[in-house]
Amino acid sequence: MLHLSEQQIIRRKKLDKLKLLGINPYPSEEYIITGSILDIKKNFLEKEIISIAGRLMRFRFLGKASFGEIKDHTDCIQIYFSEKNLFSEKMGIKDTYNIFLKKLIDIGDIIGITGFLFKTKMNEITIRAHKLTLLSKSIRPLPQVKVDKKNNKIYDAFSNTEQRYRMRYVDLIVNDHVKNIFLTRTRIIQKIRNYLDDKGYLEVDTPVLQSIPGGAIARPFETYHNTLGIPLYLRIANELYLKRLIIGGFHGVYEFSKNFRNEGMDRIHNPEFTVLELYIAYKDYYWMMDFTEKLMKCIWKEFQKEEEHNINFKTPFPRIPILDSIKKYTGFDLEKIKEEDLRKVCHKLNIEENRNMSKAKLIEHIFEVKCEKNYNDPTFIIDYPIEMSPLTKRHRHKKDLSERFELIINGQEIANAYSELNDPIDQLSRLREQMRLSGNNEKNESLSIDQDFIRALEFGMPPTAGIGIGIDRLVMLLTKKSSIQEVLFFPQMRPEKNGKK
RNA sequence: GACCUGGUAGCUCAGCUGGUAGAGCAUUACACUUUUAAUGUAAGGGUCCUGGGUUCGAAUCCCAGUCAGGUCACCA
Repeated sequence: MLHLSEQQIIRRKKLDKLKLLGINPYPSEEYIITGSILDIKKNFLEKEIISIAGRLMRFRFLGKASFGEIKDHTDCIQIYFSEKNLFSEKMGIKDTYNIFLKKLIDIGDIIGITGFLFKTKMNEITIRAHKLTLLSKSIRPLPQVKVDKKNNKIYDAFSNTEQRYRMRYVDLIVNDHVKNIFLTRTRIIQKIRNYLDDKGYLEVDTPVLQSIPGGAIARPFETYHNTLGIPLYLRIANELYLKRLIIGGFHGVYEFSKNFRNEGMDRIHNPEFTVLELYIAYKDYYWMMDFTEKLMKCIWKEFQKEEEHNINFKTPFPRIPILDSIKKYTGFDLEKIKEEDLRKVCHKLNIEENRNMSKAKLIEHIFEVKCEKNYNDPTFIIDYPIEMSPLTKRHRHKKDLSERFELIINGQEIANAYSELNDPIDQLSRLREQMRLSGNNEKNESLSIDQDFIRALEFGMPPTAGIGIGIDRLVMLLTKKSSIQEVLFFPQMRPEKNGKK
């Protein structure tokens, strides 16, 4: 049943031999280090005695001496072992080198090294090891990635996407560039958080389990609460809860919200994804555009120093009404168009349409297919048709439009924002209209319309501007990755079949 | 959901029109005291994704399934 490869069997045997020699392959004691490898390399001091711990990544034997490379969370350093100088707790000089190190330690093992620093003939900072401690035995062989340091060329990279995603831990051990993506991801989020905190906005937590999944239109994941005896849904958005907090008197709230949508998966959709939602009282969508510009510029400066992108972050970002954009790229003026004529336009543009798609939906579809890809530099697309924005205020001057913008960068939607609708009566009728469009009958109203949210609005919500920024997409943009899976530690995968590997 | 491409040793990959399964790294053994994609010699290692079919004979051809990637569709 348990099929082991030759290499796995050999490593398990080594485990037994270690135990026979009185060496615990998984010791409990704290292992004291004197610093991280990166610090040690930065502050190199000839002959300084240091102690480090990490994973053995490579090994080169040369008879009575040999070289290994150890990697910790910061960097990799070369270790020089020689027969004459190496000892371990359970073994003397010679045996430590010839038996412990040579026969029982493998690439992938986590070890501790004590020794002093020097530079080799090749001028590489190296630890001359005196003491070797096994901290954790690895019984599965690590993929051997070879790096030619002269030109930084990688050979035999661990590159199978499926294996990389399924065994992300291996991916992280072996592929430094992968680790860097996630370090960048965290730094981007920290940067945004600091930026918002500095402005005095409050980070909050709102429910992930909701009895009415509101704030967006999407198929939710369904679950069930045993004690309450009711269905619950994983949130598809947190918007309605953040607005309740604005009603409650906070002037600015935000949340890095993990949202869940039970829909298709592809290179830009994962069932769970992260959106930064931010709501600020007494502002409108014009203010939010200015704010977004500054925030994005600040992040861009921090994370794109190399200027490798061909994206120009010159402010102010252009602000283009969606209908103007469509006019520019298709030649059709849709401002006062009737639904029938709009369908004809779709045919002329070779765009699929069906009866289930509303007028607003068709307009949006045309934009996505014909226009979106043309905006490489950051651009605000503004003033969307009112029907497709049920939570947005009607435009103060343009009757059938709403005060909404999307930020497009590199042909992709990065953010979606609007002047929040705060008229409770209008809100209820818009949600009903939305419900009708999506084919639900009125009997289901109590199941699909969040009446408590309407009640909250009835108490009065200040005029508010809100924005959602797709964090995964933003990280993709800043790390130049074309799939969302590359910026998520553990992207959703189909389960592996009966114990393959 | 549709179509295209792929799944062979721990990893990266060859394997032609069907004829005993290959390489490099890794592993094991030996040699080697400043190497760095270390080197040299030798050895071991395979459910060729799964299940059917065609055939004297299938990693290879056909069908179905499965997993991944890509393109499209769906998705505020």
